[in-house]
Amino acid sequence: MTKAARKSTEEKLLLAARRLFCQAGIHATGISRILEEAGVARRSLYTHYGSKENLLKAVLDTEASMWFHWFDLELPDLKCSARERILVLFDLLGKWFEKEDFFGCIFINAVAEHEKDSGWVKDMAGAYRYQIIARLQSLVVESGAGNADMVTQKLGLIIEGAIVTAMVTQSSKAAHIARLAAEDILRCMECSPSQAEAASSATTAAMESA
Amino acid sequence: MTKAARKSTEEKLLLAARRLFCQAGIHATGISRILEEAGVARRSLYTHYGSKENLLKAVLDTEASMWFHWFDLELPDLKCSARERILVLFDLLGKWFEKEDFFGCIFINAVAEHEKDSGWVKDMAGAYRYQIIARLQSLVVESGAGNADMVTQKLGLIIEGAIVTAMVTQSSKAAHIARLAAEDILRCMECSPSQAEAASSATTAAMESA
DNA sequence: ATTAAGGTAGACTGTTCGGTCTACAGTAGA
DNA sequence: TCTACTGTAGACCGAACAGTCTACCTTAAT
Repeated sequence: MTKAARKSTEEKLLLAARRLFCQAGIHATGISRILEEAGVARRSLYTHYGSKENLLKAVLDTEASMWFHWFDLELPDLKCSARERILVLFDLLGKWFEKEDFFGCIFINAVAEHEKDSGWVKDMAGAYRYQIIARLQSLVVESGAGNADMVTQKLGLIIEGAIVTAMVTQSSKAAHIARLAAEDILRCMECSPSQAEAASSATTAAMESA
Repeated sequence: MTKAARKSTEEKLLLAARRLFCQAGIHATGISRILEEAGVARRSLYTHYGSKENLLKAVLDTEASMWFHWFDLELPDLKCSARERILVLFDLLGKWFEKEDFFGCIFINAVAEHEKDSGWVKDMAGAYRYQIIARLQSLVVESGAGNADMVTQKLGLIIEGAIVTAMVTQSSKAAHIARLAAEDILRCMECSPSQAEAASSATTAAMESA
């Protein structure tokens, strides 16, 4: 902390764990590999975190904090309309996808490889998602949407789709596609706030034979 | 196969493995648990599949076949417009999400917990996704879209988002939201086939500070 | 100078896992 | 009836894993 600001042991472990958990999977990543990548002794991990599970919790906590920090402090800094700030979200997604160490969202990945009926992973991911959606909704409300709740959910779904698509295809194109889709959503919201509901029931009867 | 049509050993293993891999994760599911659930002897698994990895491959193959079968044979059966068939897709998604044994898409989950730079899991998931997108695209083309490729990618992204959202939230609401979002996409496609591209560059400059 | 904190190195442990092996039972066709 | 096939039951093996322990080093405050 004096002048070189060398990474602390905790930071080194957190960074290595985050990368390996995302790149190779959580269960597939052994403690030894994390230690090797972090350049940290075995004992240090257990004095700081106590277990692999606690390390994962710390990684998820850190990830959530980073996103909330960005959402609450950095995004409001650029003074533009709420609609523009929503779209900037997708450009940020693109920058994230372009990073060489992008391997999907660790929350989604963690849920995917843990028990889905119960457990703290599911709970943490749910809480994280709730908070992200809440922040997204305040942007949507600020942009003056009538049916803000539905628009928010559509946008949230597109964001999640973009993250997973980018993970599977290993390409950042998904962010661009997502942004265009979001623009469609916002355009429909402006033109016809309640028309969407009316048009949705016409074709529902066709699904009976499936 | 005579009249009781009892499940074969392979089927029992495939079903148990599919459910457990999805519900609890692939790495977190031990061989013994699969055998217990399937009611099958340990040796039978290895005579039929040789390894856990091969069993996973078989599960993925089966899953892909089921989707392709549905897409190629059942969907064309209901004689309605291509646009309506696209929307029926989302109703089917809803029925899938409502099942008590829905725990996400096994392809997405498998990618999430395996190496993301290389490996057969990534390859299989990529091939599967490619074939699904191709079928989706033929529907979009049939519906008369000008920029069919972009519309297809938007819809594919929404489908993936719905699947992941349904997995994380353990709710089938995502299918309904996805359908409404898809209707927005299709409406924008009809009204202004090329307008979307023009409007997308206006706010791109705002992201420099991120 | 001494002490205490926090680090490294790496041997060690108990458990669990994927996978193999032996022994045996039911069944159906030659 | 013999044989071949397909299955069960479960002991067993080696490897890998998460986690513990001992011994030692460095650094900074007392």
